[in-house]
Amino acid sequence: MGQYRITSDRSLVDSIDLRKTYLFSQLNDEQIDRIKKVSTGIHMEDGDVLFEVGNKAARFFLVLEGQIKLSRLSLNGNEKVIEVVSPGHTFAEALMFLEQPSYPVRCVALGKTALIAFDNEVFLKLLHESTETCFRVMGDMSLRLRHLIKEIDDLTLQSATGRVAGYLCGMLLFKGQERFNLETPKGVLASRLSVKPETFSRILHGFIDEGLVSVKGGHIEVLNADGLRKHAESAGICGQRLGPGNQMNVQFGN
Amino acid sequence: MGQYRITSDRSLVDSIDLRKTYLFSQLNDEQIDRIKKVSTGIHMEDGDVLFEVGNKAARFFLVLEGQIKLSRLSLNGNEKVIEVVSPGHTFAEALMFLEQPSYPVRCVALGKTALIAFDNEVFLKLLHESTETCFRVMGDMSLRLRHLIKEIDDLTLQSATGRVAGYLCGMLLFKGQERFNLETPKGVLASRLSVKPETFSRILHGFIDEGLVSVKGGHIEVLNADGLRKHAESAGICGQRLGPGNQMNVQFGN
DNA sequence: ATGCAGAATTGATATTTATCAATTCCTATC
DNA sequence: GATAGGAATTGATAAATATCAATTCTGCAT
Repeated sequence: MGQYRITSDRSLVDSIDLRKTYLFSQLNDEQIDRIKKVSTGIHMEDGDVLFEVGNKAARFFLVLEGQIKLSRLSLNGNEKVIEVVSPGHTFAEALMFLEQPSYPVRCVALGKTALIAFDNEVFLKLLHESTETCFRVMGDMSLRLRHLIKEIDDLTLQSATGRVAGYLCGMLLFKGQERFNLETPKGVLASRLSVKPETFSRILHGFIDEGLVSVKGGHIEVLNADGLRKHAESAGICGQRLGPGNQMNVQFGN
Repeated sequence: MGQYRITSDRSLVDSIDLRKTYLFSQLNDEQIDRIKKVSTGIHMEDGDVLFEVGNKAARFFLVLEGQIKLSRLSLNGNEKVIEVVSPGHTFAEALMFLEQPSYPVRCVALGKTALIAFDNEVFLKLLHESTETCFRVMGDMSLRLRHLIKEIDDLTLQSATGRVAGYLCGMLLFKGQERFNLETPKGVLASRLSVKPETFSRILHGFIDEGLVSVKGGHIEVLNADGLRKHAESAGICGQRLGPGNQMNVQFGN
C-alpha cells in the first residue's frame, strides 16, 4: 500500500480514443495529438494514493478501469468520501481555473485501476482555441455543482436512514433492476453517505426487518421500492441533463 | 410578503457598468449592449420570492443592493440556506448549461433588494463568441465548486460547534477586525450553518461563557481568536484565488 | 411612549447517531 | 481445505443535537 506500486504506461494513452470522452469530443485530430503527447497512462493497485489533500494540481484525470475514491480528512482522522469515480469519467479538471491549484481531496485507488493523466496547461491552451470544448467543460462543471447541492441537501434535510434509502432507490433506478451489487465495500459506501459503518449496518438491517430489501454480502435485492422511497423523502433534483449540443456521453460501460 | 411587490426597473440596467462585474469584464461594447437590451432591473422587498425550487430557469442574476437568500426545502417544512448572495455577486448562471434548466433552490430577498436579470440564451451566444468570457464562467464555477466541497466538509467532518466557530473565524478574517455585525438575522445564519436556532443560541452562549466572544444582538466582538480557532479545527481550503487573468473582481463594497 | 409580532432565548426532554468493545464473517493466500 | 486479517456485525452506552414549550427580548407601527 503506497505510491511505489503506481506505474506509468504510455501504451494506455495510445490505445484510447479520447474523442469518445465527453470533454474531448469536440477537438480535432491535431488537438487530440497535442494533448496526448503530454499525457500519461497510470496503473494503480488497491489502496495506492495518487495525491493527497493540498498537493499541487497540475493534471486532471480520466478513469479507464477500476474506481477512484476522492475523500477529505479531518484532523482527528475521520474520512469523508466525497465521490467515487467510475470508468469513463474525468476528475479534478475543475481545478485548472484556479490560480495555484491544489487538490482539495485525497485520491485513492479502489481495486486495480487504470487512468490517464492530462496536462492542465496544454488543455487550457486548447480551451482557448475551442469554444465548443469550453462548453463541454462548463456543462460538466454545471452537473457537478448540481450534484454537490444535492449532496448538501441530503446531508442537511435528510436523516442517515433517508440517505441510505435514497442511495438504494438511486441504484434501483440506475441499474433498472431490483437485484444489484454495491459498487464499493460497505465501509466506503457508508462514508460516501456520511454514516458510520456500524450505523450503516444497523440501518440496512432495519430495512431487512421491514422486508424492504434482502442483503447477501454486497448483493442487494430490493423487495419493496415504495417502502424504501417512503424513507427517502427527497426533492430529487439530480440526474438533470446538459443543454442542447452538450449531451454527456458516458461510455466504457457503467 | 409575495411576488406582487416585485417591480421591474429598466433604469437599473442603464445605470450599471457591467464591465465592472467579473463575468462581463471581457465583453466589448457591442456585446454589452446586446446583453443589456434583454436584461431587466428588479426591485424586491424583504421576504419577496423571486423563484421557487423547480421553476424554469431562463435567467441568471446580479445582486446590486440588499441580499438574496438561496435555500432548499424539505418535505416536512425544514429549510436549509445554501447561500446568501451579497451585492456584486451573480447567481444561477451555472444553470444555463443544463438541458432544461430549473432552479434547484428557492430565491428570497433579505431586506430591500435590487438586482439585474440576464437572459440565458443571449449570454450563451455571447459565450460562443468570447473565449475569455468562457474562462470567466469556468473560473467562477470552479470557485463555487470549491465552496461547496468545503461546505460538505464542514457538514460531515465538523460539529455544529465547529461550524459556528469556523464561521466566526471566517468573519474575523474577512472583516479584518474583532468587532463586526452578523450580516443576516441569526435564524438565517443558523440555517446557513445547518444548526437549529435554539442550538445556535446555545453554542454562541457557550462561547460567551468561555470568554471567547461578546454578543450584543447582531453585534459580535471576538475576544479570543485562538480559543475560537481551537473549536474550528478545519482543513481550511477555502478562499483560493482564480488563475492568471481570471481574478475575481468584487465591487459594490462588501 | 405603548403595544404587538416575530425573533431569540431558555429549560426540559427525546432522538438520532457516534463510540467503544467484542464477536463473527468473509476472502485471499498458503 | 486451513487460516489469518481485515471487514462487517452486534451490543451497550454516551454524546450531540433536535424538539417542544414557555418566556423574554426587540424593533417597528401606532
